Amino acid sequence: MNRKATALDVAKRAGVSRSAVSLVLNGRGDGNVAKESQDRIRLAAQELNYSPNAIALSLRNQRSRVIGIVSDEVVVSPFDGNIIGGADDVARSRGFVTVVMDTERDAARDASAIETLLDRQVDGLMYVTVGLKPLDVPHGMLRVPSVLANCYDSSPKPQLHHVIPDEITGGRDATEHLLQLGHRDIALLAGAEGSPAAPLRVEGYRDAYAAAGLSVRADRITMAGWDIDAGFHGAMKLLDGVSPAERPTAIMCANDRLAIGVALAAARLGLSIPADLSVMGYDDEARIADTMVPALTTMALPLREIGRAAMTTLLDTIEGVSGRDTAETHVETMVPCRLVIRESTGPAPTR
Amino acid sequence: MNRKATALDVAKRAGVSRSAVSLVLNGRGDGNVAKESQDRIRLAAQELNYSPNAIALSLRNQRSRVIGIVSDEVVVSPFDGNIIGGADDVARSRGFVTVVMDTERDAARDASAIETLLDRQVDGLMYVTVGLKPLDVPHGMLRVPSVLANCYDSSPKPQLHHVIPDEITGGRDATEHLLQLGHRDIALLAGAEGSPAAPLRVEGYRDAYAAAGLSVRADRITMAGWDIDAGFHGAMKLLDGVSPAERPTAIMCANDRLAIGVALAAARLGLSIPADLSVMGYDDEARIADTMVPALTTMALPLREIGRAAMTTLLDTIEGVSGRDTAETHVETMVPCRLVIRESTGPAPTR
DNA sequence: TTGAAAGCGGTACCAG
DNA sequence: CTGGTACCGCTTTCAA
Repeated sequence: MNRKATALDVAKRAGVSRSAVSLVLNGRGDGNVAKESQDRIRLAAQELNYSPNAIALSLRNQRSRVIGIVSDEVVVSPFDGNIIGGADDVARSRGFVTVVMDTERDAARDASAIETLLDRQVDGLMYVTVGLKPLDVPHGMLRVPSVLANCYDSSPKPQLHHVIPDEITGGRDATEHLLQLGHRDIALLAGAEGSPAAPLRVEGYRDAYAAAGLSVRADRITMAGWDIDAGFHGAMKLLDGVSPAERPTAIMCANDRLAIGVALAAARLGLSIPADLSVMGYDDEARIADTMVPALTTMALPLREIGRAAMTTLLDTIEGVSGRDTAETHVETMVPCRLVIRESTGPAPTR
Repeated sequence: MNRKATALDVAKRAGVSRSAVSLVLNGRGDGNVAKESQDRIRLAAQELNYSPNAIALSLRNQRSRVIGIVSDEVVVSPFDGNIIGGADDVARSRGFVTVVMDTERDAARDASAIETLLDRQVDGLMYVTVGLKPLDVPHGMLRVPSVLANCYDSSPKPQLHHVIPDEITGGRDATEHLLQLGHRDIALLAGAEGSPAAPLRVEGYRDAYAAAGLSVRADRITMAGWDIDAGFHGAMKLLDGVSPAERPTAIMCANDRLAIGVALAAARLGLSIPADLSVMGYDDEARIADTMVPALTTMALPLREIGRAAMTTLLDTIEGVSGRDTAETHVETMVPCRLVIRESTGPAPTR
């Protein structure tokens, strides 16, 4: 556990001054330091396994090349971690590192996490949420370049750029997939009342119906919740004891977990998927949708893309790429969802 | 985005020197600084919203009160995030902050993540994995106090303390729960071959059988994998077309997702849970086990406890609490799993 | 081409 | 009780 080598150590060993070391190791040696001194310095640095002290660097330069990511609960929850994965990808490729702090849905911790990060000279901040939601933007985020991923500034005069999935189109495309398969009676298990994503997906569903010149039956839309049991009970209500002619031929779910519940209900009722009933999920949760039996057709949330896009705009503003007008006028980026067709959807049964 | 107030700003405003500010704000004012100067200083600090620059502090003190958490994939995967949640709980309660870096299962990124953290003067390091596994400990971890959570040093001469769940006891307790319900023919869907957790859970299962004076049927144990489809197909093999007398009366799964597959298969075969078949999960995944239909009896992984225990021993060694002999001699902490009884298990059917 | 010195924001020591 | 000063490790300017 002995101390790391400093620039001074390198200088001594190479028989030069600290400044020379700094110049050479930062590529500004040529024209300033003798060729052979340069070699000795580089050699010494290597032998001592020297790397500059990041803390001292930050103090000196007033910037750290680290981006702080704070999230409401993406670390502890099973969802949406890939937003951070995508963000980290682009950060690393541009020579930044990310550190994440999770506040476990405790808004009181937001401010302190951001303060901590700011105190450590992060060059930028990104806030990531589990699930699309409005955010009461912590004040500190306005002190450095910042961006919102999967959430948006809920204040009357939004200040921060945000990137979110295009839920309306997602809902529409999902519905259209079913429509194209000939389904005309598609029930929608639409998630929970409070969530911002839920009504958008419903809107997409309505749009698709309208575009097809069909009218939607109000009783086909249920705000069921987000979990397996909600899917199960919702499906039972739709299917149990109702004649084939009265049944919806497809159930579209607002997430994959609901779809599991639906599958459980269908199996219990002796209905086969997709022959008797098509089922769609939403999210494309890893190791859920792809491993379901039958494998679940679903609308994939573009998690990594959201993270990438958010980090890209953030770094662009930090590094002053192109015009700032881009950043000013374009405060929202919508990333399209992606239809993933697997085995749980098929042609509507003829009757 | 104007600069933050520094100690000098406070000093000027209070009409004293920087040193006085430092003393007062660190509680060493009494006996060194005049009462009324103290008041002026505190007032000025408050008015300027002063807080010391963490970077400068770290540079000066050679320590930062931050703990770096690096993980193979707990941020991006849906699993085990609560280990970090638990760790963070105790860190915060002891005045430390944690920052996490996820390397997305890319071992090459481990070293660089740790180097980054070390360069930023973290006072300690914790490595967390998704799922119990041996770890090729990155060299840098030996340069500061470090601990392993959910993984263990795979080298011949382990150096780091690790905390892991007690999988053998978990497997045994799960099996005993079923035995106590009168089951005598319990099939085990045992996870994947390669995982270290799988054989331990099997060992627990065997232990329980042995303790009950029963012998296990080799063909009742299948290394199925970890996902829904594996559970489904495993269950079909066990149940489809076999007479009630030949069927296992319970299926114990190595995780909750397998149990979903089993439930799907059972429903398809018209078997009711738990009347005809008891099903157990393992892990107690949030919003999976508790929302299954029927709600899943399972063996809960003590995620938060693991995180807490790991962080506690780490901070104890950093702060030099009690004897270091504890740290030296006791390189493993095992945390018990917790049986969670819900509705998917019941008395063995009489036949 | 080189090295000395200032300064980033603190803390702690030491004369006064 | 107080203010001046050295130092943490680095970069950058400036004079030699």
